This record gives sequence, C-alpha cells and structure tokens, in this order.
Amino acid sequence: MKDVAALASVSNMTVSNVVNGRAGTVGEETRRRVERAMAELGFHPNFGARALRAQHSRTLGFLLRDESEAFLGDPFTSLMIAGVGDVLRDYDRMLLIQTVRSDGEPERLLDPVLRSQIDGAFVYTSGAPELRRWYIDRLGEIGLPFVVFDEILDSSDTLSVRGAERDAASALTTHLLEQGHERIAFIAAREPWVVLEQRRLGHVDALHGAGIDPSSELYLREATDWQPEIGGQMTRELMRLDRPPTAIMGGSDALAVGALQALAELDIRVPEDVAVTGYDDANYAAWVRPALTTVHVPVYEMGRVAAELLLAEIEGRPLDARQIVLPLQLVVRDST
Amino acid sequence: MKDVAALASVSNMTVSNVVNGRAGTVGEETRRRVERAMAELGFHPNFGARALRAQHSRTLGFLLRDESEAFLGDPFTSLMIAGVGDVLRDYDRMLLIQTVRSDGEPERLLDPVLRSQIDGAFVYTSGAPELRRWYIDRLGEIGLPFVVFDEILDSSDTLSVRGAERDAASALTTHLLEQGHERIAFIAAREPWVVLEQRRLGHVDALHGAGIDPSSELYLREATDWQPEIGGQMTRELMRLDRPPTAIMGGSDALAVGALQALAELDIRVPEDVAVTGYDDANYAAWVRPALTTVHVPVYEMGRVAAELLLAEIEGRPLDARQIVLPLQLVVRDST
DNA sequence: TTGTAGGCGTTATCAG
DNA sequence: CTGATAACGCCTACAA
Repeated sequence: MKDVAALASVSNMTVSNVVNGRAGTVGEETRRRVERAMAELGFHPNFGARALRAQHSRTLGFLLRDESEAFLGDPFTSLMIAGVGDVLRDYDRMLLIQTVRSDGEPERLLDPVLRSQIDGAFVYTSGAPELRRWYIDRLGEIGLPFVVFDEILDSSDTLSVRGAERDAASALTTHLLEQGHERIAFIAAREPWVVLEQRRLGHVDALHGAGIDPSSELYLREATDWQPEIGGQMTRELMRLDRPPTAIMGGSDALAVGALQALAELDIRVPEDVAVTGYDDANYAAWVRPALTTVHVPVYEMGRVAAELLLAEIEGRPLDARQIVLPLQLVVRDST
Repeated sequence: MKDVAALASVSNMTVSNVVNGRAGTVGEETRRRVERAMAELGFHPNFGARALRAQHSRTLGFLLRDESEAFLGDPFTSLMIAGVGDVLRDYDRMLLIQTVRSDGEPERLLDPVLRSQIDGAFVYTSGAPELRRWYIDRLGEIGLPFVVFDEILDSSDTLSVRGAERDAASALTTHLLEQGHERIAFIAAREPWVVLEQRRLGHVDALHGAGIDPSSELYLREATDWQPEIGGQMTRELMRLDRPPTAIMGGSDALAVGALQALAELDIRVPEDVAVTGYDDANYAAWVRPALTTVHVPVYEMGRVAAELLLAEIEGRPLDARQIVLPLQLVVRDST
C-alpha cells in the first residue's frame, strides 16, 4: 500500500480511502491518480491486515457437523450451502466451511469463531440435542451473529430457519387418508435427526385427526442409514405382516425408492395395491417409475433465506422475524 | 494474549511459544501455568493477526466458476468439494469457497489469492478455454500453489487432477460394439465442457477402432442443458430417423434417464430393442428402471486426491506426479 | 529458558 | 480534502 501511496504521491490514508470507496473524503482528481497507481502496481489490500485492524473479515462461516463421512456430499447439505453461497456472492462476502467429524472434538467447530476469523456463522449440526444446544449456547455467549438450521427454538432470539416439516408430513398423510388408506406405514433410519422426528409427529397428527391409532408394527426404524436397500428390507418386512399396510411413507426419497423396488420384486403394483410416498423431493423422485409422490423441501431456498437473515442482522438492518419457518409443498405424482 | 501473559506472569513471547507448541523452548512448569491461564481466559489466537504476521492462513480456497445459478448445488461439484473438505479437515485446514457467476467479473475469482487470504487454491472453472487458460497463467504468475481439475495440460508443472474420460468413453462404446451394436448415437448438451469433448473423442476412438465411421445424424447436441427432458427430446428425434440407432449413449446420466423415459413412452424395450448408457454414475443411475449402464466418475476421490496433492506441495513434501489421471470404471447394469 | 523491541499492512482518529 | 500517528495481536530476531 505504501508503494501505491508513494507512486501517487499521497499518503497511506488516502489510498485506504480510495480502496474502501469512502465517499466524499477524497478529491476526484486524487482518486484517479490513486486508482491508476493501484492498477499499475496490481495492488490488492492484504486480507490479514484488514481483518486484524478492522475486526471483521467479510467472511461468514458454515459450521457443519454430520454423522457421515462425505457429509458435504449429501445433496441436502450442499444445496443449502449453495443457497448460502449464492447470496453471499451477491453481497460480496466469502464463505468459509468448517466441519468436524462426529468422532472428533466438537469444540473445533467453533474455532473460526473463537479466532475471529468470521463475522457470522451458519450452524448445521446433527447429533444429540445436548450438543446442538451446547453449540447454540456457546455461540450466544460469544456474541457473534449466527443462524441455526432446523432447530426448533421457542422464546429465544436466536436466528433460525427451518421447514414446516410437521405440517407437511401431516398433509402428506392426509393425502393418503383421503385416498382411503387406513393402514399407513412409516419407515425411517434410526439416526437421530430432529427433522425426522417432526415428520413422524406430523404423520401421527394426521392419523389422530382421522381417529386412527398409529400402530407400532407399522412404524419401522431399524435401519442404520438412508440407502434404498434398507427401505427395501423394511418394506419386505411390512408386507409379511398379517395385515400389511396399503400405503408406505418413506422418511426420505431414497427409502421410498427402495420400497418401490421391493414392491416391484414382490409383484405388488404401485399405487394400485400399495401406495408409496417419499420425502425431500430429490431430483430422482421424478425420475423413478412410478414417479414418487413426495414433499418438496426447499433446501436451497432455506440457505438463501438464512443468508439474507444473517446479513441483515450483521449489517444492522431491521428483521421482520428472527425465526423463519418455510412452508413445504406436497408434490403428488404417480406413486399414490 | 497479553492478558494471558499477565495472568501467568510471563511475557507475550512465552505465551506464543506455548500456543504454537514450540518444543524445548519453554519450561514444563511454565507451560502448565500458561495453559491454565489460557483456559481460564478462554484464549484463542486471533486469526487476522496471525495471518498478517505469519503470511499464511491455514486456509485453502476452492475457486469455482460455473454457468448455472445454483452451481454449488450440482452434485458433481459438491462431491468434489466434499472430498477436498474431508482431507483438509484431517490436515486441520479450512476451506474458503469463492465463486463467480458466468455473467460477473471473472477476475473476482482470484480475490482471495490476491489478498493473501489463502495458502493455495483448487480451481474448477467452466467456460471458454481462453478464460480457463487465463486463470492458470495468472495463478502461475502470482506463484501461489494451486491444482486445477479436469484440465488437460501437457508439458507443464501445474498441478492437476482429472479422470481418464476418453479411455472410459472408449471402453463404454466398445462394450456396446461387443453387444453387436453398430449404429450408436451420442447425445449431449451444447454447453462447452472439456470433459464432454473427451467423452466424445473416446466414443469416436472406439468406433474408428471397429472400422465404423461416426455418423453425424447420430451425434445430437442441440440442447441447452442436462435435464432429462432434453435427453427425451433428442431420443425421440433419433428414433424418427430412417435408420434409428440401436444404442444411445448419454453424455450424462440425466440425459440417459430422459432417453429411458422417452423410449418407454414409445414402447421401445430397453435393452432388447435399444440399449442406453449414461455417464457419471450418479446415485439414481442404479435406481431407475432399467438400471443404467454407465461410467463411474470418482468425483469425491478426485477432490481427495487434489487436496493431498496440493497439501504435499504446500508442505514441501515430494510429489510422485504433478498431473494425476484417475481411471474411471465401467459399470454395466441392465440398460445394455 | 525467558524477555524486549520492532514491524507485518491496514484503518481510526484527529489535526491541518 | 489530506496526512501524521498510533494501534490492532501476533511472531521473528536478538538479547539477557
């Protein structure tokens, strides 16, 4: 910077003012001289120095803790990050990704925060409620702005974004009930996941609403992961029941795909004999046959909304709401 | 830091030595005192200050320029980032994502580099060859270590990672030839994409090897994107030909899924009447019916390899090779 | 083994 | 509108 200053025969401060486009503090002619000098020398402000002095980095952090290995590879997660990333790009901010394995030290997730490397954080964590709670509390103590995803917070001023999972699951179940189904199974993985609990609750809500008692033999959650094979296994198990279900709700699209496959192998027609629904509306939900009835979860949009929210908070703009719940859309296709 | 120093009754320097675990420069007893003080005060070294002074940030950048909007949402890209991210996590480094829209200023992609915000870069760019070239040259000038993906570089010491696309496409075509197919169509999107050119070349290689001249009416590339619908359109077009193909190779799985759908609607059996192949081996390739024969592209692995490569370079470890070409695996399923 | 002095590149403050 | 000065928090070099 001092080279630029020298070349343009001005002081450091003037260069700084030009770089930061501080209006009305620098003469038109001087600005031009400085700009020319910057171009000539290929000057770019040093990030570390700026962060040190200005106490902010124009960088936001995505803090991610997931169970699986290729966590970031999860389409859900990456679409969320894409939403965040797209908005940040428009606001000219950068995104830092920090992740911890579920078998690593959880505190490490907060490193960028503790080191003042970021100006705000997006928090997307799996795992035990206590841990999730701990992260939120800790971040609150630290006082850095942050948004959490999928967390159900009452009477708190923590920023959060989530989908109306319970309502949507209820709507999906109601859709099935309206088709005349009464024995509706619900299959899922065993992994703890708040969102899934909500889906289950919504499902039960709707059953109760129709005066049906959820049967425990129709609620399978034996699996360890969300692969279709597991969905197939659970489906076979269900169809061996004395009174098999007439509809199977998958806790995710992948599980539903497995159900579809298993039913095809058993020569059971979908939707004539048994209806199947997914959840998430992954791209392939429309591509399998029969195309899956499912619930569209606007993950990308959630990322965008969260980013807008956090940026508004950071830039001191007024917020309409601190907790945002996005509606989910029922998508009826051919499997029901 | 000075607070810690005060509390432990030592100098700043001693605290710094403890933080950085510099061996043998600090007494056992002193270290303990300092550590206690750090814990008590919740001390964490300031990132900006360290980056400024040390001239490195332990952060690597993923520089991404893509045509589409939700660029990061592309499963390909995000799996690659996941691979990179997983390795960096093991090496205790962070990942900064920088992106530019195709309609934005391309130079902005290099901002983190120019500002010394990162210690190295992963470069994944779409677009005209000149621009891609420009990025590589510019990064070379700057002198920061970087790896590029999917770039075919000869006689250069630029680090790069790519798949053996041409070989795999050739193998896939050969597989079809061995099944007795002679009229093999190739459909793709028009978007410029180096990888696709390679796939096409491999396809042609195999045809030539079998003494077949690639027919231009069997090479469709009219589409604007990679959605299945487009693959369906092209398939219908192909089947209207006087001598329709007996096999259709999709430039990607999504296109192949579209072909599958179109053929089903035309009551053409796959693979009996027409064989179909995809490319990429996306998760759904195994889930559609008939399950797609395709080529597995180890994107996640590519990310990992690139990260290992770049880290070795940065940390000054010796490199076996600077240009890495990963083999791709032919995956034969039910559509051929 | 520990301490002191100085500077990394920027920006805030305040004087001119 | 512009410039001098100090400080941000840490680390390198050298001294004790």
